[in-house]
Amino acid sequence: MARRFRGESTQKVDNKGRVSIPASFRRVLAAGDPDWSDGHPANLVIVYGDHRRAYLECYTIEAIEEVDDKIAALPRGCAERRYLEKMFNGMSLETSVDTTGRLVLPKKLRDKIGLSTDSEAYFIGSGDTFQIWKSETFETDQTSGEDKLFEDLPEGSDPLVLLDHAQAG
Amino acid sequence: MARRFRGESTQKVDNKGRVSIPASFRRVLAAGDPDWSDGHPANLVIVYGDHRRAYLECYTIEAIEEVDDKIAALPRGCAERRYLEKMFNGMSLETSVDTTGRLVLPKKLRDKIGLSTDSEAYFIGSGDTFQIWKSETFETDQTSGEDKLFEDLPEGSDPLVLLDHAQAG
DNA sequence: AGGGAATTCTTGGGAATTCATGGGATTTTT
DNA sequence: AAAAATCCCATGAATTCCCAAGAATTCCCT
Repeated sequence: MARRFRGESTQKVDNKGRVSIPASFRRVLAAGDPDWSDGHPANLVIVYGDHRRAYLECYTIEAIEEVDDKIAALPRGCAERRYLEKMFNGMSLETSVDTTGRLVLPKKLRDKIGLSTDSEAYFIGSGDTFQIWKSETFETDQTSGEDKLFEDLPEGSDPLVLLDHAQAG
Repeated sequence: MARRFRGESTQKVDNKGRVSIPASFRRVLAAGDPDWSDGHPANLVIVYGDHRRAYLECYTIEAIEEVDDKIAALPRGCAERRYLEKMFNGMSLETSVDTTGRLVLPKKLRDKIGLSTDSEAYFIGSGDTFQIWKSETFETDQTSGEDKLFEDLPEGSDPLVLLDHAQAG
């Protein structure tokens, strides 16, 4: 049924670093994990990247494998490949949903995006990945991120016009 | 489950040259060792290379065999083969994980990458191999290595854009 | 359409296990 | 013998597992 992450929500982070994954996201994770079988936890990969990234990006196994395959297709040792390997292999973490539907965020990751214990995590779906932000950070970034690119569109424009501007790859 | 090395961490090197291998890496090593059986230590190969390499590269048995086979397929005696044999056969070391999950780095290897006793070793996963750096060296390289190439990307760019810029080969 | 019952979600806490690290004693190397 | 490497045991810290309960949602029957 659910094949794409859709929607947003906020969840509490407890003092062990656990966060409930929105239920609808859990189904997408399960559907995107080739090894998943009913009743068992789904696997996923969290890419946290370098200091320039203020959120965690969560990939289904299928999605990350697509990225891995593309990286593996680059010439071994070239600069792009090394950089991408560092980003997507090194600065990432494979983990799984626990039996109650939560994700455990290690302290290192929480610190990286400024998620303190007992704060709020903001989840937003984005196709075959979803992002986890610290609530406040997301609100601030709203005014400075990619949205800025489109503020200049005529008042009332539909974002769909962009579909034909950008080139498919 | 885990078939690729993913993530990074720092571990202490004690005064005997022992370093804990991150637990998740141990499982990948075990999975990639055809001779491995439960409860026993996994084997691996550490490639340290010549002076131009500031880190140790660790291969699963399966991964190094793939490299070995490719080398063996080259014409006997050609320059490439001789060089690769020197790098991957000569300047390498087969060893195994000890019973407490540690790797014992011989003094020669520690010296080579500047890992003094009681310093910190930095581990980073990279697909079917992982690297061991001296912490400080890695940090320094961060600002001068391949990362520098990408600092000029527009603010907020996703490294993924590189996937389509670079040419597959 | 209404209302109660049943399920699913989110959140919490303690127990059990695994992990990282240290040290002593014995063996091997040079 | 000195230095280095190996083996064995020990322990605090961190992580995972297991059980629990209130809140929210969905289901179902009238």
